[in-house]
Amino acid sequence: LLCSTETHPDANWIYDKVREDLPHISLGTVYRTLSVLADAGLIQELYCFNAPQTRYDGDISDHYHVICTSCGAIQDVSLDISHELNETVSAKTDYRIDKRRLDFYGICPDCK
Amino acid sequence: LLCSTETHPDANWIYDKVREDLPHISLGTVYRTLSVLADAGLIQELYCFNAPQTRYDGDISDHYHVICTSCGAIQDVSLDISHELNETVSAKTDYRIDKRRLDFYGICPDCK
DNA sequence: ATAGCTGCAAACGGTTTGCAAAGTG
DNA sequence: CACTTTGCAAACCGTTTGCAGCTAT
Repeated sequence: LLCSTETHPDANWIYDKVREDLPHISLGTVYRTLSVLADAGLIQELYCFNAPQTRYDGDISDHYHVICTSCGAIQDVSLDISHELNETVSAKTDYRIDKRRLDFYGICPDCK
Repeated sequence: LLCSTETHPDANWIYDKVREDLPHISLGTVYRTLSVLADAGLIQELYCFNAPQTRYDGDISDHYHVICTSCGAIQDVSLDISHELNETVSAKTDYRIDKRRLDFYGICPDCK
């Protein structure tokens, strides 16, 4: 379901959709399953500034997000940013860098 | 207090520190004050992957963060990343971009 | 006097969890 | 028959809020 949607939905949206096929599934099971998938690296959890809910992304390829601070829409952007940036940061801070995250916040075309 | 610390603390840490001077202040007031400061653009709220609490940063200059996924430490990194990136994203997505956020996740020297 | 702040405690809401029942092989 | 998964509802916990009293002007 997650891989076939581009809206980066939250747990409740997923719960509603899944119930169309599995009417008796519980929200707890949805959270447990999402957590298993995320631990396995098959999906991504996205936390955003402007909303308390976790959003989920079935696309685990290297890409970034543009988030509308008005309606909460999240859209993918692919940008060519050197992986060397991680090494630069690692050299500057002495941290071992495992991943990075780059988000852009603004107003989407519809909300403009 | 926030401007004089580099640890990017959460609300409870701030609450404890402030109570050393103002023993009767409530946690609600701390949250309300942080919210006012953030709305005024004088401090920054930081949400992280690995912990549920909001962290706060008194440094509002353009800089990025390295976050230890083991102990939760947050450290500043300054990197020279072109502001034009925002325009590139804006052109690609048709969003109006107001701000961006870049975080690096990894393991800090102490936890290594 | 009047407007805004504050402490307090209760409410809120997204997420997690304990447990008994159901499923699996 | 042991092991895992599930639904359900309650618990959790960081944060917000309603309200009565306090503060400041």
